[in-house]
Amino acid sequence: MDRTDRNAQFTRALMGLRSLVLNGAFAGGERLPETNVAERLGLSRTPLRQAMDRLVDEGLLERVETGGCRVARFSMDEIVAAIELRGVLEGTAARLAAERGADPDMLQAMDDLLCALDAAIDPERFDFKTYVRLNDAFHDMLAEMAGSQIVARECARARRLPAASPGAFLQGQDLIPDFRDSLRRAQVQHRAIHDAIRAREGARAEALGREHARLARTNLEYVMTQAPDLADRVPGLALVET
Amino acid sequence: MDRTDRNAQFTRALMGLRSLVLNGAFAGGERLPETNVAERLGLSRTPLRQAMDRLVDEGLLERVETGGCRVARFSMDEIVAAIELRGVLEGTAARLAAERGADPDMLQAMDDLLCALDAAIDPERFDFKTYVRLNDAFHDMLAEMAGSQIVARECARARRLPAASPGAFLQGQDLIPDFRDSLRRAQVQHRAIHDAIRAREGARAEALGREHARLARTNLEYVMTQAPDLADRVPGLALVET
DNA sequence: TGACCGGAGTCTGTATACAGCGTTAGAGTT
DNA sequence: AACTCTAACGCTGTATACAGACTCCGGTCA
Repeated sequence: MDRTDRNAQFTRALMGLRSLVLNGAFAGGERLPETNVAERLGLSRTPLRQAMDRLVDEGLLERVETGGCRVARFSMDEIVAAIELRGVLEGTAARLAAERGADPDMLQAMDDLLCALDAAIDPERFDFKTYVRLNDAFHDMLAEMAGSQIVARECARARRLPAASPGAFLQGQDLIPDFRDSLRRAQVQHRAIHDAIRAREGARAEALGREHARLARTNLEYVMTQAPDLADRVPGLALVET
Repeated sequence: MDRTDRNAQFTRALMGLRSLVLNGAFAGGERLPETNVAERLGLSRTPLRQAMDRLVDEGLLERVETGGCRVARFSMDEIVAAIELRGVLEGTAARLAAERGADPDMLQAMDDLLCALDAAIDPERFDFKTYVRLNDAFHDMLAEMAGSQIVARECARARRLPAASPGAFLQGQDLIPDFRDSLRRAQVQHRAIHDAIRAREGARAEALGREHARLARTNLEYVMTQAPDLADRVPGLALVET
């Protein structure tokens, strides 16, 4: 039996509330009355409170001195910092993998993934969901390649930071044409990271990991300056105070 | 009213359980029956479960597929990775502080702290608790100096990783004579980090932040190879599988 | 003798009850 | 009309009740 199945109510609360918050169902800074939200999600306060604790931990909600939670608000600087942090952590994972020497099977698996990604970004038969799934898988694998559960966990956490996920600017929408080029650049970096790890070039692997996250920052700046109308469609960007 | 005061039971559960686990009250891998532990701590299951969720998040406990939690076990490699991670994050905080330019008041406050630390490590009137408090304060301040709540939060989290805290090899015991020298080296690094931030030398600040965490690794290796009898006195080290 | 089955007991996940604090609306006063 | 005080309501933190799942032990059958 899956954990997801075991505590089904908690999972439902977590997914549901996160989705509500990220999609801007509540205004930034708005208080979240537990009874109210629990009823809205169709479950009791117990699993909801669990989910809220978790979202506080993820930084999406924040505790109020007087009790309860409210939706967090982020400055643009915080979003940039979150992206930077993801880059630092993924860069570290890449460096550690390179330094210690990655498992050959894993390197092969990553190579397979890269080939699949090559196919996925082919403009002819571009499939959006497939790309996001493969891209996530790549980042998962990169985090695991350091050979440390703790490193993997912290990388995963960084990806959950608001608007810091590699797919934040892709998720839940069709491909924005302006981002097509970014996909190709990302793929070049993916391959470079893979090569650096295989060649055990730690410093290069780390630098590439950091730079790779900067793509998200580029996309962020593009959206904010060039296409602010897209901001609503990027999960979490609704919480950014302008 | 303080949050600590408001949810007193939860705080008590968190502190109490963390302390129990870190001090090896349970064997690594041992299952934690909620009813049992709740009774032992003198509170109900509700705040205890909250605390357990949190400790799972911190990595001290792990979920069991069939339900409930057990005490996590760490390989030495994981402890090393946790320390490395703290170094990477604190290094990043230092770099960001240097790059963006730290608040002069904060730099001054850190300088004051450094002077206090100078006094604290004076062998004549060495006060153990004071040193640990000031050292923690320094790391807090460093994390905050990046000017990002997210960065500060992740640094704080890294310090809670098992045996990765700067004071892990000092806490809850008198000064181990062999570590006295390490305190002086730490202080030299503290000052160097401060200088690098003030001079806006980002790369140097980052490198120093990383190297500073390595002190913990040195201490770890010292304890494990030279003085394994001390291992019991270092919180969390009881959970390391040999 | 060993393996399989069943049932009692234990434990978890979830819902709900309860008490205390915060907040707000409304009446009364200036 | 504005301000104050109070009382009622709402909300949170905590405890507890409950139902289903798992565990473990003993018994039975091959």
